[in-house]
Amino acid sequence: MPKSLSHINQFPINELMSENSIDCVIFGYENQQLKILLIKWKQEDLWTLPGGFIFKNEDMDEAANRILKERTGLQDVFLNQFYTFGNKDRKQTSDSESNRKLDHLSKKLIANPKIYEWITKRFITTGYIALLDINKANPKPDFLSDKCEWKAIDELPQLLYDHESIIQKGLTHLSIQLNYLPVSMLLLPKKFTMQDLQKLYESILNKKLERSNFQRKMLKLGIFIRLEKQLTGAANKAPYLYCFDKPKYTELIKKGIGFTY
Amino acid sequence: MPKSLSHINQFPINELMSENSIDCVIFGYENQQLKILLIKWKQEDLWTLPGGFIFKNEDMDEAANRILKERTGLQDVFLNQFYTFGNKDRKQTSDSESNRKLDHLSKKLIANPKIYEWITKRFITTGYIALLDINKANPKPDFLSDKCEWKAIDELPQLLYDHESIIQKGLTHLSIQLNYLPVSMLLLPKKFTMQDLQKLYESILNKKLERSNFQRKMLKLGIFIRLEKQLTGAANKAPYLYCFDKPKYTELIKKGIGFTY
DNA sequence: CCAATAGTGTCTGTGAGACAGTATGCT
DNA sequence: AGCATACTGTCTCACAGACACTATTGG
Repeated sequence: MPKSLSHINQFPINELMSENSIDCVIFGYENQQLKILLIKWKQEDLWTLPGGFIFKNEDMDEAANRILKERTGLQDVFLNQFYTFGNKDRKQTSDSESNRKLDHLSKKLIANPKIYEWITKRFITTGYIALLDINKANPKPDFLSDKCEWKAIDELPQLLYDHESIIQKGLTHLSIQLNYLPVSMLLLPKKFTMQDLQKLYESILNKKLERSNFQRKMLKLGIFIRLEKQLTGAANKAPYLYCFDKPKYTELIKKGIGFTY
Repeated sequence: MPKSLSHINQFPINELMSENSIDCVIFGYENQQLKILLIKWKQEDLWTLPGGFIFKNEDMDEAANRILKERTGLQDVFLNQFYTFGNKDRKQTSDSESNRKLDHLSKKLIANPKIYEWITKRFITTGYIALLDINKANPKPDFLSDKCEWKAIDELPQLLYDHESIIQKGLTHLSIQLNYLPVSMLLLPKKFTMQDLQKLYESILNKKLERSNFQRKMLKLGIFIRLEKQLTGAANKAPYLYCFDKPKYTELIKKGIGFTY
């Protein structure tokens, strides 16, 4: 597998690089909010999903893992393809102002006109979702960006290209697969309350759930271990902390949690 | 949109063609069997899915529609992307004998060595499922094949490349989406019996269903219109024919049939 | 009559959703 | 005590699954 590239001038056009790219919707969970890792272009307020190109002699899944590692420092992260985006105008942002800024900035940052031409053409891109513990990630910008940031799902900035619809599709995929993927185990910290869990579900399903029924149904699954209470200092009963019974959880996920919402 | 190509020597390598392809899992239903349209290479007993290449200035969905039309003569067919296959060895068939045959045959059929090299390299391919009325299709072989045939899902021949896993994934996608896609309306003929419908469901879900409960639950959906009886000549009660109440069916599909199996 | 399949009715268990009631931690 | 939130119990309705029963067709 080729090494990663550290500068734009190293791009081996028409040689090692295929005409396919990958974009990652990297999910994390913090302060009872579902978040996505976004990248900001240098100088301007232009945001995109972390992504990269696929080498010709590289498996697509390999490429996704490489890109994720470059951007978060993490290996062996849960990573799952969900859709491929191939509209011929997918690099046009709906907002024309952003388009202008991006065009101007690209020309400035990418001196070599051949590389500029290559990098700005239509790429067919495949979307992957990643699920990880937000505390373990150590985001690093790439050579065209100066900042990585976790953004709450309902407070996203305007995004370039078709990246907004990629996120939407990724979210839909996540909600559909919720019963078959270990989403909550991967996103929540080791210890969590039922409220944390419920808020996570509500974020993903974009829907309020009834508190008491949620708790009863969840506990009935038999995949949680009740720990000590968490005293919050508030004038009310303290919630229990829970952790996952990992073997049982893994077992259950295989046949599907069978949860209805 | 570019016109379709009628001969291998017309391939405009590195000019109009991207390095992406499309493979279609085209579903039909006949004699109470779920079938897939397959293509046979010239001379040898080598089978593949119908597919083709994506032009650089073409939407991916456009390309899929074009390819489907080239192969079946049909337009405005239900067509739905399900997964993208990008392993670097995906053009290797697990059966080495088939590999040898294919290699030999390719060299014979594709005279130009540059085109041979181009066409045999790794393409990232996106799988689409198509759902159509088997009686309306008029399959046509492409320039490397001499036969198209509908094959029952449980009697498939050995397939080249990774096409078997593409079919598997397509079938899985179909079964998962069964409550949200108008599968039975697209695959069944206008008039059908409950047994036809049940066999279709059983093929897709790969699972036997209980006859009387299936019927009751289906009829309760209120999306069928009961027609005359179908006298079969057998010594038993004749089944009713049904057709879909299309407006109600379409309405129901939007929110999901909510059928459990 | 019988055999075979179509279609309907009934029972049971499970579980979702609504909501009432109890427990607990802090002021 | 009083308040707020956590947790538990109970009721109802819907429906899946099992299976018995009736209807129809032709031998």
